[in-house]
This record gives sequence, C-alpha cells and structure tokens, in this order.
Amino acid sequence: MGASKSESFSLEHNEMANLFKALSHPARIAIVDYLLSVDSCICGDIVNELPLAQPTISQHLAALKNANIIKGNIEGTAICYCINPDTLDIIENHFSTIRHKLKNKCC
Amino acid sequence: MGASKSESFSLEHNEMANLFKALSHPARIAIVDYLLSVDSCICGDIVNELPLAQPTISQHLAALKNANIIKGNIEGTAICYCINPDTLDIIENHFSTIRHKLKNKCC
DNA sequence: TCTATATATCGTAATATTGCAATATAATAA
DNA sequence: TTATTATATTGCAATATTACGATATATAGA
Repeated sequence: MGASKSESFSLEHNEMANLFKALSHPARIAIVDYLLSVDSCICGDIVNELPLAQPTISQHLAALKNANIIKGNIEGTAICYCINPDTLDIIENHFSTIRHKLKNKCC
Repeated sequence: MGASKSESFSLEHNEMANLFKALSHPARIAIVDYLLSVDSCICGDIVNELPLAQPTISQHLAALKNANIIKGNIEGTAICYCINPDTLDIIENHFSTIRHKLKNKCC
C-alpha cells in the first residue's frame, strides 16, 4: 500500500492534520509571513516575492485557500489575498487545549 | 523536478514547516491526543490504540520524536513517551506572533 | 475588436510519504 | 543460555507532493 489510511481516524483528527499539512511547506509559511508583513492584503505581487515559478505559487496558494488559511477576493485582474482569522482561531484553540491538558501531567 | 526547494527558504520558515509536517498526518495527531488523554506518560500500549501495524506506528513515533514534539525515555523493555512542552512553546509563539501582526490589518 | 496582464489548469518528471511483512535489536525473565 | 516482549530497521509497493513548461482563462485598457 502507501495511501494514507485517513478513513481510520476521526474527522477532527483528519481536519487538524489537513490544516497542518497546508502549513507543512516552507513556501507556504513564507506566503503567510509575507501576507502578514505588509499593511494591507496583497493584490498581485506574491509571485515576485518567492523563488518559485508562477504555476508553483498558484498551487501553493490553492493549497492554503483550500485549507481556509487564506481568503482570496478577485480585484480586477489581480486577486487580493488575506489571512483567514477564523482558521487561526481553530489552530490556536487546538494548542490551547493541548496546553491545558498538559498542565495536569507529569511532564 | 519534484523535490522541495527548501534551500531557497529561510531556516526559520523551514523549521516551522518541519514542525507542521510532523503534525500533518491523522495518526500523529491521534498519537499526540492519546498521550494527552491519559494521566501520565505512556509506556507501551500505543500500538494497541491505533488501527495501524507496529512498524507503521514506530515510524510515526520516530517522526514526532525527530521534530521534538514528543520525548521518549527507555523504561525497561518499554519506552515512555511524553509531549515536549518546549516545542509546544515554539508553536504557540508562532501563532501568537501571527495574531499580533493581524491586529494591525484590514481583515 | 485586439493586446497586455494576472492567475489557473494540464501534463509530466522527480521526489517524498505511507504502510506493512519480514527481520533485527535490546532488555528482561526463566 | 534460551525464550519472551517491546521497539526499530529494512525493503518495497502504492500513493501523494512538488515543480515547472505549456497552455488556458479572464479582466482591463486601447
């Protein structure tokens, strides 16, 4: 075999794994970082900021959009990208739950 | 091609991506969840808790250990696994920085 | 209309991940 | 020592990801 046995795991575990998978590539971390480094949402110039070809960046943006980590609004010829704060909430809640459970433990 | 061009990105972006990659599989999320669900560190019975063969679980545990997400102490014949709170700090700081940067933005 | 610009999709090659049977290793117990 | 138990490693097949050239689509402006 080789396919991930995702159907053997809970929906919640799969959803969290998919969020982390969307963040599991340095180009996608760099895209999120860049979106946060400028004052407003970015319309257009992500391709010039990263050392990857345009189709590759388009794929990475699609992965982030698919996981709801970023939102894209069409703005004329360009597309305006922003971080989705709702998904940030989900991730922060996940780690806050982990932190809380850890408090009652030996390590 | 096909290999990830990780050398084109910063060390920090690669380190965060590697942390998320370690969490990007439902089995590994389930392992972390299980480690948190019991009172103490787990010595032994992770294999019985998951619907995967022993070598597969050993691989997933190695991936989590390699990313410093869990720690393993040899305890006789068994190995005692715990969450590594230091790595949890790193991840929480990452999202707290993101949240902070988002405060000054349009979305 | 035609042209320029921005982004997406297709097709495909290179590489990485996943899963497990078989086997190895390591520690304890008899 | 030999058996038992727990975990790791090897080898390999199935599948997924990454990257990009070529091409398609879609909008704005001339």
